[in-house]
Amino acid sequence: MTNESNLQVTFSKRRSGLFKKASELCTLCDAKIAIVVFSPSGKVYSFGHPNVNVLLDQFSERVLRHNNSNFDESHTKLHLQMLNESLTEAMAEKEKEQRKKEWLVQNERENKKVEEWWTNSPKEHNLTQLTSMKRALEDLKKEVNERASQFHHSISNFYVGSSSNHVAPEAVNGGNISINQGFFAQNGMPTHVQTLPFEFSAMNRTPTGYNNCQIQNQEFKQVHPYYGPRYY
Amino acid sequence: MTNESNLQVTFSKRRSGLFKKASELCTLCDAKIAIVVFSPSGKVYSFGHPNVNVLLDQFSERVLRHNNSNFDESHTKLHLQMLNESLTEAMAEKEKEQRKKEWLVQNERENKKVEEWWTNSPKEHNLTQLTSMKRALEDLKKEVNERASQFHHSISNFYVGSSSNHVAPEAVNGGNISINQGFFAQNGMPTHVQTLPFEFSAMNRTPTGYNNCQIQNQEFKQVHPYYGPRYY
DNA sequence: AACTATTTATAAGA
DNA sequence: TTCTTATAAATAGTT
Repeated sequence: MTNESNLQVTFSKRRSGLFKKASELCTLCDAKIAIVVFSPSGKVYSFGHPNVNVLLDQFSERVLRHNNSNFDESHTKLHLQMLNESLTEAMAEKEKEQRKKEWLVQNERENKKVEEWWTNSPKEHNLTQLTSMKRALEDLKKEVNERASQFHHSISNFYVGSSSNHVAPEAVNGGNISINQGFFAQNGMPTHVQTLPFEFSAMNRTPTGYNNCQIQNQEFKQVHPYYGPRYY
Repeated sequence: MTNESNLQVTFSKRRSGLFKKASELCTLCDAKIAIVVFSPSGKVYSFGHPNVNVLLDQFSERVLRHNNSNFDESHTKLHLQMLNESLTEAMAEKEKEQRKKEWLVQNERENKKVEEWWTNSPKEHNLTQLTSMKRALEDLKKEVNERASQFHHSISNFYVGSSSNHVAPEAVNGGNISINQGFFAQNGMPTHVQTLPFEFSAMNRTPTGYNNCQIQNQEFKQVHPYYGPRYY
């Protein structure tokens, strides 16, 4: 990956690709899929067929049931799944620690005293050392940043649109607060959504599962002919 | 698609493909992704990096906030509660980091060579240099602290919990799997620390985001060589 | 499960 | 951005 803006492009492309794959899986195998993607900058993109929130609700319910009932037949499966998620997380953690260790070991191999690195000028460090050091510090910084953005997002404006699908308007819910009632609450689509009707005619409807939101976080365009399947 | 069982195979293959794409997106672009897939037969498969449930919670939280914007009192309380929990967690995390560094410094003080701290072999060390290192680490720690109090301050208008709760040490997990039982366990790097590096090699690690559960609904296998990239 | 002919995705370039 | 293209990767069908 060359530079920073290329990464943005790649992110966009691959996100599209991911959603497309999901869409294909939906139509081809009659699966139901919900995807939530958080970009590094904190924007949220979602895909859902037939509907993000409904699916997440179902998923949550299963987890809830797991927590509240020992009789549920899916108990064991879900428990294992959750254990494995924990395990995955723990392994990631451990690997991070291992990298710290490797850094320390590396330092020794280079016959450099660890305790000298901050007193020396950068010139005096060899590249390996600097790289390792940078990585270690970036890990820490990243961790802090993640926390920061968590808080920030929690307290800042809700700017993210997401969810809904093209197939049919969602049923109109009452005004009740349901945990997974989506952004596009059906009376929603307020001012900023006004442009939507012009973007989506019957002709260029969004494929299965795509969110239609053009605003901020969820642009979607009908796949251009050149971007579609090519036959040689 | 030929017959019924082929569809099953295709579903499996494509689900793997989807998860792989997601994994790539995670590592390549530093995104956070949660995927939930319901098979036609009702089985549930999930992908999450760093963690399905956390991401879905964050998503739901945003939806909640948006839907209730300014009016619902109980929502606010709920949200505050969640904020509070996040804060507690973050503080614990930060605390852990500090302890890691303190432990490192302590080790240095005891004249152990850094690169062999896990074997507890005493070696020579230069005290002056250690002092410098300690200072450097303390600076880092200070930075972390500053940022932390920044966060704290930024949400202090809403924060209702006692500030003491964040200091609480991690609960000691009795079970087998402890999410944050890292390499740098706080209670003093006991026996198992030595074995960890050998248990988790980077070579046979599960790729980013995959659940490791081999059971029923969440099988994952390291991509087989034959299924990997092919070069003609 | 393994293989491979094709189709598809995509990184980089225009 | 949009479009193009060479190359890498995914996958449907076959063994």
